[in-house]
Amino acid sequence: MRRRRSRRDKITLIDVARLVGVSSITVSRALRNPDKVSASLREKILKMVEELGYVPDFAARTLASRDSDVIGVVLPTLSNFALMSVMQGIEERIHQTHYRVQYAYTRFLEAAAVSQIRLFLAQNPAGLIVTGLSPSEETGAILRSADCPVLEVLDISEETYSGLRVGIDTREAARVATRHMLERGYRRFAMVGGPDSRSRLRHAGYCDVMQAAGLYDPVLDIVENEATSADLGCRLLRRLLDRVPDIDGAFCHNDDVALGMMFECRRVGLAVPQQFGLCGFNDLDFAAVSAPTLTSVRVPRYDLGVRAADMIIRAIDNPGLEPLSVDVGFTLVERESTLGRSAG
Amino acid sequence: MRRRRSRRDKITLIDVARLVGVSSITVSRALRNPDKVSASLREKILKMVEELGYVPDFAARTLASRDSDVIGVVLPTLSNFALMSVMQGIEERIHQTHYRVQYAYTRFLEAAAVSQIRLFLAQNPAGLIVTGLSPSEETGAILRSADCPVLEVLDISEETYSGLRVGIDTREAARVATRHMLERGYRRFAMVGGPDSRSRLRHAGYCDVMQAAGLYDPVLDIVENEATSADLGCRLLRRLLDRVPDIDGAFCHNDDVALGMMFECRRVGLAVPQQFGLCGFNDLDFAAVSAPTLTSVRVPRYDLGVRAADMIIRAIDNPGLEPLSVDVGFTLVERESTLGRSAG
DNA sequence: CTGTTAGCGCATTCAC
DNA sequence: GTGAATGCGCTAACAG
Repeated sequence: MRRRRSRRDKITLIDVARLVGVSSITVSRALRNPDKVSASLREKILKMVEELGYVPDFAARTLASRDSDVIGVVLPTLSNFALMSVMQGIEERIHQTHYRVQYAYTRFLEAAAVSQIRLFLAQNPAGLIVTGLSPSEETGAILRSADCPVLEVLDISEETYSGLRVGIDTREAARVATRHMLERGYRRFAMVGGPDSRSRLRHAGYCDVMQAAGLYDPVLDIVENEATSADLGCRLLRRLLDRVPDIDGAFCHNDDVALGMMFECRRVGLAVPQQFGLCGFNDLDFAAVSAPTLTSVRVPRYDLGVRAADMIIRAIDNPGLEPLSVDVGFTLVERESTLGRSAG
Repeated sequence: MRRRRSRRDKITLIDVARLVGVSSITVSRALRNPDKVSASLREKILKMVEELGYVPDFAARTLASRDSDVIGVVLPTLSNFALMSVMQGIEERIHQTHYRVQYAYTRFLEAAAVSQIRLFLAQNPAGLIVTGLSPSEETGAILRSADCPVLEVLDISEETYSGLRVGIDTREAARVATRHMLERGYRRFAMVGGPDSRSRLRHAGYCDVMQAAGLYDPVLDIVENEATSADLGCRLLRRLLDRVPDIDGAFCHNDDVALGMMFECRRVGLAVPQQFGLCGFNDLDFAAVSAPTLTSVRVPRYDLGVRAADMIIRAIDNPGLEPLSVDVGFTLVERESTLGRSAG
């Protein structure tokens, strides 16, 4: 049941060429390599292009050049606030170039990731940006075998495929946050994470510090299989209070979970930060203005996206580039929610 | 500075064809129109495709068939939670088909919207989904002239180009929310909106009701030019209290703004809902669990996305389809934040 | 600096 | 039900 295009008089290179009185390849060059065409011709051509409203056919271009000008971005999901800012940064930077961004979603499924990456690679992308991949034999091998530069974004504390990477040391960020809570006097605080690879790293960082302090207790180490949400934070707090009566705080893998906990604390009459310390992750916009304000780990997500785009473009232009791992750093933003048990 | 592909032995239809002992067109058919190939051949071909890991070349396919299997989605921005859910719904539905989704962002710029739409149309998309467009001569004309079905998503209270539409009556939603606040006894509540077209409609709905009640006051009718955020809500509340000392509530065009106001109310010692009524929009996940819980207008965003995808696919398959406008409806979810001046 | 020739990988059209 | 010829619109490689 395929529709028939009315094939309205599509304007092609040849139309432009004919009207200017040159060959089509010259028009092509005027558009793609302007410096290879004399100024006068170039001017005439561009004017005609403008006049006719000529728009290049990407498919034809890709087919002919074996080069698609597409930078593929593989994401685990659409509904992730942290990733959205990164994507915005990527878009912003790539928007200034002749490259185009194209997305694929894996829904956190390893198998989907593999097939999406394969699909991208089969279309000869100019470059590939991947996020949220767990290190695995299969993805690693595919990525290493890619014909185009591949950049991994977000975490740099684990090796996935040993190429270009930009992000933060997630595990260390978790260590810093955990240490902070210890310093503020909390002893029995939970760590709430998810099933994804970055959460795994946050758990690892939490364990590192808690075990060293002799305070690790598996009952506090929570892996949730659902997407982060304030609602989840609510439910979790109730569950935790039930199972661990002497709990005195939580380190959440996303601020929205912490937000939910904060609200639930209020409802059950638990004072934050005096009775319950709360630390989030991502420094979402409400963290700075909540009451109390929320301690969180800030990652320069937008800049990270711009940086990522920068790196992939550079790699595309310089095929011989060395593997490179860029750490954009994080900041623990200390706010009221972890002021400590003796807070005013 | 273009890289040279190592042109690794890309597997083509011809490779598959040769190995099976048929012509390439038969392989093509086995893949695209399975019923036009005998069962036995089809089976052999598909097995070989699998074995070789053949992946079709979209560019070649598009060029040859003048049909790209791409459904273009034009969005104002990446960082909009409401749109995100809609996109998820779209992805979910289209994922089950042979179509692919491709995005373009306009950054709320009319000019960008026009050029993005032009760009899409020049690539022969199978269909186009647009959101957040203001009704304008130019976009309307382009959309009407498109060779493919075009679907407008989100609001159906205004005409933009008179084709397929699915969404809610935003203006009516604003009316319902405004009436609700009046019924609960609030008289001097602000309406906070943005510069986009849906916000404009919310303002209009608010005006409709407030003017009819003889309570409209322009000082309460606020158009903000920055993206919604909790932080904005905070600042706005302070500004409002300053300028309108007798203010008794706010209807915000997004829940995050209401959230910020809620926090700021707490800080300045204003009781919600007794002294200040608060109504949001979009029913984001925290609205149901905040303290107090937040009254909001719920729009079935995910389903809306699925529905949108459904509609565009149907329109693609049935070229002669009539213009159609589907109202998915909204719900005012009444919660604690508008319980009224005499609450609890 | 410009043109000619050829072909990217696939699907349409018409044969058989 | 299957195949042969042809061309989609553009650009690479070479020529001039």
